[in-house]
Amino acid sequence: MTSRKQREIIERHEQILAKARYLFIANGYHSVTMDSIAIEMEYSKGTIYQHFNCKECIIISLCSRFCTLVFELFSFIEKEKQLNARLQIILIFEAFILLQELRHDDIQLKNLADSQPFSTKVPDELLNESHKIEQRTFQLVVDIVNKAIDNKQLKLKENSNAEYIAFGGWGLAHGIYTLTQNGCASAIPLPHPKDLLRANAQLFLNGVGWETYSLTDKRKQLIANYSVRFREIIYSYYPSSEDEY
Amino acid sequence: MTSRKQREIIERHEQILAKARYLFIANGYHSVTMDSIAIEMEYSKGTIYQHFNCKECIIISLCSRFCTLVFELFSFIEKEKQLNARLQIILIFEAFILLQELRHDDIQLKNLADSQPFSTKVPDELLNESHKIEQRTFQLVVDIVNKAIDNKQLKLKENSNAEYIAFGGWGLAHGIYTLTQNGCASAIPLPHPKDLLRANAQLFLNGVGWETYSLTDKRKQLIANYSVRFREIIYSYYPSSEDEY
DNA sequence: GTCATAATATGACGAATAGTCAAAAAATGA
DNA sequence: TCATTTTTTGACTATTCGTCATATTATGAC
Repeated sequence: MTSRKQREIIERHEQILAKARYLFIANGYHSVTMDSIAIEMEYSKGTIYQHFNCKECIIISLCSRFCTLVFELFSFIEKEKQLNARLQIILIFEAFILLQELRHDDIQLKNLADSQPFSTKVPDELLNESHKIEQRTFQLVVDIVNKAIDNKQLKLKENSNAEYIAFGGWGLAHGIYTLTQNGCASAIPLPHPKDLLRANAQLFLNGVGWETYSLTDKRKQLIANYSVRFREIIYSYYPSSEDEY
Repeated sequence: MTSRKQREIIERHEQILAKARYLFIANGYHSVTMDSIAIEMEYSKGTIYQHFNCKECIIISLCSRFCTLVFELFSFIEKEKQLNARLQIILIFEAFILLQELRHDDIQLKNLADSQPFSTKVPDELLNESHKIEQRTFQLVVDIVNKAIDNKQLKLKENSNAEYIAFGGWGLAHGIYTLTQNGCASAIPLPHPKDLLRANAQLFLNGVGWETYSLTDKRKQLIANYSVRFREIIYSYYPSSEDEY
């Protein structure tokens, strides 16, 4: 099925992604040229182009990877069926906060990839790849919300449903993160983004009609334990070559 | 004070911005070259560079302008002191929704400008210009929230204050908008972004402890009247040259 | 009106870099 | 061993940003 040749090609594909990611993060998107990636790979530019049709395609592929990491984290949480649904949502926010802390640069790449000049240049099938993963990730959250609705733990308000709530939470997390990255927010004296997000997430969940879930010391400890696990998943995710920085 | 010469220069500065905006919106950022802007202006490239040090600088200047429009809209709302504070916040969300509808392309430019490759290339003083405007805009919202707190209309929950709430609302609006623009969201069956935002905004405001404000028909009419005014402000904002498209 | 000087505009040019492709090198297996 | 296929290479083209010496225009003193 997979010959030595094929395996070599796949492996090189991974290597290009890993080295390119390293370069993008270390030097910024515009400073990285296809030549510099080729030099770093010790292959010629033509060979790089056999793997990726364009520079943007590399970024998009990196984003697919990142989206998969997010999916795996959220999926891990969703599978812990014994947990209170609200706690699961809190854990999702915590995983998101951890990603901001540990994979800040990958989120930046993702945001860059979502900007207009990118989507126009990359083949649709490559774009769809990460969209599909994100869709599945979204569905996971919707499933948790639905579980809470079934449990009567979440009493829907007017003009609301599981998708609305899942999307609102996603938007809240995404928006707060993005804004705190922008220069304008840095000029406003604000607490740490993670405190902003934690506080607003709780208020939001209360607002949508979700039964409150007081954070006792025991529960805080539980969250901390899960965070350790999340951290492991995140660290295990990218190939070791990226430890260079 | 301002000689004919100076006025001519300022006027041309505006013209460049207007024509560049038109080109960026019509053709997308990457398809617009400095040469094409020069041709559109019927001036040479060198003259364009006397006004703007780089291509990115033009975008950033356009964003400053857009931020000023947002400030003026919000400022208009904040000055309507006789209004219920929660209604003011609702109007701010409505103004934001209207901007999404009418000035979608400018928001896209703003998001592009906030991406990493831009901020690194543009002189700090130019960046600070729009940041200062955004800061003032944020402050307007904080002021409205504080008014509600003073009125006892908003009872703060634990781990919350006016800045947290203002930032949460901003993040919610920004995040929901951005996500619905991304391809992934387009693959998820979702209601119109404005319905998503309206619903989540109300839930969020309830969540932060803000006294509910039921939308009677009379109040809905009031909001609609204000929206007409917002529309006028938005339309009046950009020079007539942009009517070309 | 003329002319020296200052201000402004021009577009050819250099530099950087994405992406191509014909030719070279390597691998394959008859 | 060598003809054929596959893979790699890097010189080359095309594009475009940004510069700057030169050309053009405006000014205002005489």
